[in-house]
Amino acid sequence: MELPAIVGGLPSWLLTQTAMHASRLVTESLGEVGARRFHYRVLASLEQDGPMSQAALGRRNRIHLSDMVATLNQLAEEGSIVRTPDPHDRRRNVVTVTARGRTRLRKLEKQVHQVQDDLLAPLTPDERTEFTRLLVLLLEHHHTGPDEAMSEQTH
Amino acid sequence: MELPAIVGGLPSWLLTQTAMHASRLVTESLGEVGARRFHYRVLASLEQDGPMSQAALGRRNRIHLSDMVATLNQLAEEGSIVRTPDPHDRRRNVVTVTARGRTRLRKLEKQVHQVQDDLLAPLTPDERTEFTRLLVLLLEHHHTGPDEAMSEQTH
DNA sequence: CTAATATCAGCCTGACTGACATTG
DNA sequence: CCAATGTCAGTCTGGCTGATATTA
Repeated sequence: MELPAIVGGLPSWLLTQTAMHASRLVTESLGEVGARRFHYRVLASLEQDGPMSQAALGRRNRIHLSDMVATLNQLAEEGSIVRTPDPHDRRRNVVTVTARGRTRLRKLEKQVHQVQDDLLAPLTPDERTEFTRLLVLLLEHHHTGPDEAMSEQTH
Repeated sequence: MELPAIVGGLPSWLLTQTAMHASRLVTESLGEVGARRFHYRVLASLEQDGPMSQAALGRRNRIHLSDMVATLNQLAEEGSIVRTPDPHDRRRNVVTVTARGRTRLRKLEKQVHQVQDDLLAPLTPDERTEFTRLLVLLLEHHHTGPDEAMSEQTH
């Protein structure tokens, strides 16, 4: 059975449908090791960019502050991160990955990278690159969000 | 501020983020005229493929039966569709677009097509075509869903 | 005074599940 | 008896809002 042609050719619909599959694949794959999507994002971001405040983490990964709190609670509980008060700005918690968090991240990375392969399975390497490039173009264009609120480093 | 490189290059993440923008654009645009996303999908599908049962509509548009019920209630209330019992199979309702539903659809179409343009704004015509093509490839590959349940026409 | 940070409680949408009655 | 249909009630997730206390 085919999709109705009208909606089937509609980029917005194709996009949301495909994203749903991707989302499910990632969620299931991370679920196998007891993790959520936010966990990977936060740990990866921390390892790459170093310790930072909860607000900065949220801006960088497009995670709401309120969700950030819950996520960090979970990551702290499993010992993957620690919160320490920032001596320069006592409103802030500086979030740092622990050694345990790093080994945890290795595991999540494995799962996530596997999923990228499943997700893009029908595409050739060139098509994968092109697909990713187009997504970046779209995302950069539509990022009207909290990017204007910069300077979380400039205290 | 840029996105973290690790997650920023991750197709699954780019995809879900972009889809969120698309989803929001469509929802807002249809919201301006008091419609929901399902309304457009159902009306468009009915006009293109003709009257059919609620279950068939759901399969074709990937809408759950339970959500279908609510959607059709809304569309019936505004007079865009009618449900009539199927004489050949008394379990079924045959859903038909009304004249009013067609003029309604014209309005929704206008909104939705406008959004496609906003969504794909940063892409050239060729890139848009390619992007759509790749999405179709991905979607066709991952459509393990209710497509196996065919033969809603073969009564 | 205004703004940012962290926390908590709760909302809304969308996809989905389970139960049920009716008909094939 | 089993399968499909339509309906209803309700769950779970994710993105988001609002209120509050603290500090810049």
